[in-house]
Amino acid sequence: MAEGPTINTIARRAGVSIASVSRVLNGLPTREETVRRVLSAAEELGYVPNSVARSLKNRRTNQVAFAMADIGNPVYLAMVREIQPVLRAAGYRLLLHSTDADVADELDVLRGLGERYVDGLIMSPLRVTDEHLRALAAARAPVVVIGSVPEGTGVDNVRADSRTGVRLALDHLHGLGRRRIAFVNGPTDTVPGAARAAAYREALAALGLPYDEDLVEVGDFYRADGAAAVQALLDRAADVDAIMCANDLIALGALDVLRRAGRRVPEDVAVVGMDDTYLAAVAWPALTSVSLGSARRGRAAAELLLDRLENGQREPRVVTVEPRLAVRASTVGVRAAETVESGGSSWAAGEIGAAGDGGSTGDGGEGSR
Amino acid sequence: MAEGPTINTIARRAGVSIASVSRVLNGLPTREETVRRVLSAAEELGYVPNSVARSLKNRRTNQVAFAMADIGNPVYLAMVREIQPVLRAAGYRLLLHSTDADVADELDVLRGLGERYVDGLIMSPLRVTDEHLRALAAARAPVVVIGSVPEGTGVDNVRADSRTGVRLALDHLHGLGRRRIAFVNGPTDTVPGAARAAAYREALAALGLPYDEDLVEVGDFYRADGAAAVQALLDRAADVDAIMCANDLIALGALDVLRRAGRRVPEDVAVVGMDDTYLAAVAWPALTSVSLGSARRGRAAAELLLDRLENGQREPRVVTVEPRLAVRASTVGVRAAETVESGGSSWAAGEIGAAGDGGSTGDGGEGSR
DNA sequence: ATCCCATCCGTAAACGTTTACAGACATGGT
DNA sequence: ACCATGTCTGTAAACGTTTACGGATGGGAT
Repeated sequence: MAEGPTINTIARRAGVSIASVSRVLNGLPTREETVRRVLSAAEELGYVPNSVARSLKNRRTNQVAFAMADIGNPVYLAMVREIQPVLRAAGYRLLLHSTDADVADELDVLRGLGERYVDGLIMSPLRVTDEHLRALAAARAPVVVIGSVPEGTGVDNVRADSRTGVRLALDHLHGLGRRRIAFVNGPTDTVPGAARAAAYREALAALGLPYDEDLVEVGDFYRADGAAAVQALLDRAADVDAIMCANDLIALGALDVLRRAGRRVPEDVAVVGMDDTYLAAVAWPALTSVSLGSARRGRAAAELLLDRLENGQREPRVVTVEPRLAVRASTVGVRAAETVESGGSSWAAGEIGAAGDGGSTGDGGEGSR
Repeated sequence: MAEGPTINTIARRAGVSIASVSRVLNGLPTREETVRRVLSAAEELGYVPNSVARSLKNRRTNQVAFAMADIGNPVYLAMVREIQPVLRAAGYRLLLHSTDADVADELDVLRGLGERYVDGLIMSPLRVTDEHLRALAAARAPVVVIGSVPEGTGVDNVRADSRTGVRLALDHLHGLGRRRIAFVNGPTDTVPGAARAAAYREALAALGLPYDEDLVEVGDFYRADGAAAVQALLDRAADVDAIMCANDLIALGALDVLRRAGRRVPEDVAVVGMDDTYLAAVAWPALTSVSLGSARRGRAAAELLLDRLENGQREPRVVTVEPRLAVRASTVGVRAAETVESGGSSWAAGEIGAAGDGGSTGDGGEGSR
């Protein structure tokens, strides 16, 4: 393993001191002649600066980490896809931590900041415990949290707004004449689960619809749980005419069961998903889904972090991303969905933004499993 | 920003030298009393070792990078999901590079190894140019390539075996009585595109079926391309009774068009995808798909790299991962698929392995877009 | 008492950079 | 001729670790 050339090798070869080499390589003013000697020596030797040594001296690594539960989850995936190019453009490399939503792991990551292997961290925990808050307060590097965190935690925070999101969906269903709108949620002890449960009650009330326990099911955030929940729902409340699902995976499970039960979607039962992952466009019929802006949240987080790295003293900021409704066949039917399909973003067919209230009352910064 | 404590701070506080501190923290034999003093000082100060300084001294960073075209592609995603835990268990952090299949970017990553910010690299390029080979030869750290690379390139190499994979699919279709089997491919100047084109011809020959140009379409690896290609196919060869797609996205496009054209899947036309991404299970009808083992390739790559990091002198190895066929509704129908669904892996319904030849004649180590 | 050896620990150098400081030299003004 | 000024470059310290080396200490054998 031929040891690579260092600044010393170059200095000797060019007959100058290492200080001069460093100056030339960093573009500091230097005599023309010296510049030429150094550059050609560097060229000949194929010199590449050692980033570790540089980091040690400069006290910055040009690395940033993103910690989330599971990169396989399309929500986090959408975030990574936005975060990466933003950081890259600013000269940062991206490190990935998959924590499996394990609290101990997440805390480890936070403590690990003391090792100074990254300049900052973006993190999106599923649950936020007191320990999280303490670790955040003690963090040795700037942290941006995606997902709501109490005011005064002292970190930059990017939030979703499930309240408005759920309302968009229920307004849409109500507008289509649906009145028996069920809700299939994930665990209510998670940040998104809790926010979405509350949002459902509120939206019903706003529409003047009664809250009917028979129409509510709670499982986990996966497809199989969605299927089981909807099966139970059909057994108990056969007259359901719409199902609001707390994420797209649950909605996929719903589609499976409805198909098997011979219910047509959307004629008999309309289905709405949440997170507007690309699974929504793959499903059949394509899923109408509430976008909580995973991509936009990712981008916002990256930008907040970069800004904070420039200016460490700035007051912590809270950014809330507005939800949108991507309308597809699972609520309006294949025909109608097609007429609208030309516009819109990469995944969405027709998009409907938040009403008009600015949506900044948001509560849920989420990323459901 | 209170500067964190260093080994020096601890040494002063404990009244010992920095050498002793280091020894204690690294578990080298030391007098009981000293150990206690150092540990309690470290504890009180909340000391965390600086990984950058450590890396500089030790000449290793405990970081590994994975470079691929686009983390949004389910194939690479599957790889990351396997790579991450393997590396993590061995104490390495994972860095991500999304190169957009840009050759210059990929070469930059390879050259960047000289900066020594990682100990090794796993890379999965879509196209392998001469420049790639040169850069690989000159790489300043161990590299594992996922995707075929010529013998003698001197790097560890993980390959898929599309030849066997395509044969599995065509055997399956032939066994179902299909004789007019079309092929929709991606660009043939990519590693996977080229391999799959050749594999299709071979498999046809082995089955005694004629090669009919009318049954072959080439587009890009995306859903829209698949849709366009299949539309053209239907216009030209109305009697097609099966479509082999070069990846799952293309297959999704095929399903769209077939549905619109009123062709039943699989009764009228059977469809097979490739890569067996989780999209296959989401589609309707669920897609039969050739798994080229993205996950297993990811794992193999990570293991090869770890092994190489232990033993830098070892001869380069080639690992070929066996393809499998995940049989689902798009070829055998919903009923039949269900009876088989209980077994199998996380995504696959029924799986069929390679015939019996060991499959190590493989050529294509791929990751289609 | 003397010597030897083992045990423990401190000094200092090294990893590869950046940068404050000061020395060397040339230029121009008086 | 001298001094002030400016430009360029070299010396050395620093970033926070690890580790080779040797010095100090104490115990046991003679």
